[in-house]
Amino acid sequence: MSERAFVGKVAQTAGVSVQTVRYYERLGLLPAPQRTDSGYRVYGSDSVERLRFIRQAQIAGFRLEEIKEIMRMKYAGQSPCECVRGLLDRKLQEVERQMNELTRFRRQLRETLKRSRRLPHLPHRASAICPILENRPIQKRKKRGGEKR
Amino acid sequence: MSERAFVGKVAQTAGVSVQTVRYYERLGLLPAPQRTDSGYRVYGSDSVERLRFIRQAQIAGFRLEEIKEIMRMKYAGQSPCECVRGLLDRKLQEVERQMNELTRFRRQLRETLKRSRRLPHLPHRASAICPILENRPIQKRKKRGGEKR
DNA sequence: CTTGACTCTATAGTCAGCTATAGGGTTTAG
DNA sequence: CTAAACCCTATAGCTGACTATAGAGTCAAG
Repeated sequence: MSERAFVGKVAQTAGVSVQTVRYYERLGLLPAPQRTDSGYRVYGSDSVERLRFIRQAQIAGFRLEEIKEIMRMKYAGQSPCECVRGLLDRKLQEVERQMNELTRFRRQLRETLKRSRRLPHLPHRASAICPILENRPIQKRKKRGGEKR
Repeated sequence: MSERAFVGKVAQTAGVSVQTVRYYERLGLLPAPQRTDSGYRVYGSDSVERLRFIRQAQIAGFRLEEIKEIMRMKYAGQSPCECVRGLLDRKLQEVERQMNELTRFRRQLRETLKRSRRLPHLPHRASAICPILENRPIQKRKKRGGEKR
């Protein structure tokens, strides 16, 4: 049906904004499409597929740069699946780690609340902001750099 | 020991940068400290505790605005624990949802790879970029707005 | 009394993934 | 033929959590 659609149509069909389509093109996620004489972008239906693919990959937690890499491999004739698998495994580990962290927090929170019901008006030390978030071993966060040291 | 430390010392002890400490102050996460005659910030050891608290809360997935709110409640004399619990529960649900999504992806990925080992050189249709990420029901992503539409 | 390490403010830049705006040109329905 | 609805580029702004830079003042040691 809709071969040779303009950007608005493609965007609407794929469920993204027009600016997003053009933005993806600038980033190299979509190939530069054909143009009419007046400069309008003309797309085939594969563009919609590509946009949907991008959205699926985003939902899976990939960043646009990673998605671009997956697509690049496709065009280099390689199967991107090995690449995807590696990225996916790392992503999953990250999210699992965050979930463990949160679950641990929640458990501590519930215990503290239970304790506070047994000993009302006692659990908040003057210095404590929130005993659930405090009283925990200190952990590192990414890299840090000082201004001059 | 180290009552009345300057910003560099406090930052180092808490494991953040000097700019970060001042940034938190601007955001209202840290109270404006005393100053020397020459304008140097002078901190007590509770500032280090606050900074550590902020980091703990960040690891748990809270944004600085939420952390500020938790602290605000503390100074309004209320227990922030109820607030924390609500935020924590929402956060946990988000992360759980993302994990389910990723786990589903991983399962599909493994099945596709297994299939591709049974039928080598067949699984990649010409149009497919990656069969693992494609062939999935379409899902929504946040809110979208067009330019004029 | 100078040197170097520290401090101050203010402003700009980074990353990611967009969204919004300005200032135009084109296409199409009535 | 005009007006709406679309398209174009270029640029700026947004959010969040910083980081970097410029230009200047302060403090302690040698």
